[in-house]
Amino acid sequence: MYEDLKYWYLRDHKLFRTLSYSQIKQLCIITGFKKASKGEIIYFSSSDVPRIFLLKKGNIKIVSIDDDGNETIKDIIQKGDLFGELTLETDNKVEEYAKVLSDDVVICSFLMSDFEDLLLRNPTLALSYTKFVGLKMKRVKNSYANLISKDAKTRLYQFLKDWAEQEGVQTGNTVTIENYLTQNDIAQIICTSRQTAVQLINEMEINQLLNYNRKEIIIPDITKL
Amino acid sequence: MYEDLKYWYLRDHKLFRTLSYSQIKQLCIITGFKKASKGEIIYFSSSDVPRIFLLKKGNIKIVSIDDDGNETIKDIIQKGDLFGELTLETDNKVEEYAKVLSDDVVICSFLMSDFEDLLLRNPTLALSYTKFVGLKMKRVKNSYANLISKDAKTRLYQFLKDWAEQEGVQTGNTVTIENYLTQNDIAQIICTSRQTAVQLINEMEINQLLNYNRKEIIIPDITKL
DNA sequence: GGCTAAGTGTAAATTAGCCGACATTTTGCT
DNA sequence: AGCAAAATGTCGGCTAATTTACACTTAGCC
Repeated sequence: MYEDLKYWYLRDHKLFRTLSYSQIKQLCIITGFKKASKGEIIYFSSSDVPRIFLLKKGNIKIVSIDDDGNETIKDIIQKGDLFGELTLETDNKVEEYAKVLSDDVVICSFLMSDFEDLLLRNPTLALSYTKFVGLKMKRVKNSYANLISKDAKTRLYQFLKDWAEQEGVQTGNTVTIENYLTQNDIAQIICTSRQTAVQLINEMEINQLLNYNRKEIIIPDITKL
Repeated sequence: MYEDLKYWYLRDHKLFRTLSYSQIKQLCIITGFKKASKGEIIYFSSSDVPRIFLLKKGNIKIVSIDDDGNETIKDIIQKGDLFGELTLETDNKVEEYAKVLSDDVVICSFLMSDFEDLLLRNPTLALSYTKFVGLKMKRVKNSYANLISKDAKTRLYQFLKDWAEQEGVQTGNTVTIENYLTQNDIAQIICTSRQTAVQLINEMEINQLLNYNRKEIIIPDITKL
């Protein structure tokens, strides 16, 4: 029964849908079934054996600290996303941690070595996985290209559009997004100062493009963004 | 004899070193053995069948043009690098082309579909390739992180350090780099205006950190960067 | 309920670096 | 050799956005 549960947890991810029950069982040394609640910090780099994680519920942000002590948001992980050492290479240079944004999260994980074994035995999965990593890379490239060539305003608009598309609930042209980010988070994601972000958000509210509060963000007409 | 040549061209790349002769022969529909000289522009996206390319000799830059008509340098490809649709996903949205920087280049290519078949039959290669793509992603992330959090000066220094490490010839603490980039190229790579880049380079020359000309860049003491 | 910390709002001073404009130098071509 | 085009060098004005600084509001906790 417990085994079955683990099976389904993985099966849920589109990457693993092609695998048979027995193939997934191979991976099912899903040792960690972790639950955590808002604000908690989860260390996963350099901690112990290299793992790949799957976020089953909630939202977390991946934060890294550079040499000067500056916090940078590396990634926002949403329900269903894989994270951790996706490149299958451990590097313990970078100090990263995850912070829980939503009320609670469920994370499961498996060992990188187990995953590698599985890839070796399932070329089709290996190919899918390569494409998956490739897609991630493409996304990263794209978002960075935005960061570099556009100004803060455009970046905010783009970010909101992306967020709305990924997680927003649309009724007509109105999109409602559950807001689990602070303005500071948003500022960091679009790489600007908090103050600039606030100014832009308020400006959007004045122009009736947005309805912002701590719980949710309502975009009255997504086509106007 | 001709077949053998192709074989060695691929064999040279560390990714393919584990493969046997017959395995590589599978890939050896290396249709394109392209030669080109300085300034030439090579289109490879959207052109015909999706391919993966291997630069055997010389240097090229990958340039993309965005909606506003702005040129952006996406990547600098050096001898031995793979490029093209490394993610194994064709997207014909982006308009990209390659421009030859060195006096002459030799490029060979193989079909993406052939490569996929090979990956499916060689799990070990598939795993290596996945790690290879992962490493690429890590590099991309790193360089972008630099672009965003540091100022133009730091970015230039970092770029020079990286370049020196990759291609420089070191004698003692002195590093000499063959300079196949224009100042405009450098400016674009570190994401600043040409004018700012020039100012910084000249400033470095005054401080004796650098010796710049169109043919080569000499860094008298790499540890001082 | 009241206190503290985190989050939000606003404004002014300061600055990095973009942009336009132009002069000079070098390269490649016929 | 001579010309055009590309590459390099230099200068201020301009502006977006960071920084500093402070007041207000909300959330969470004892």
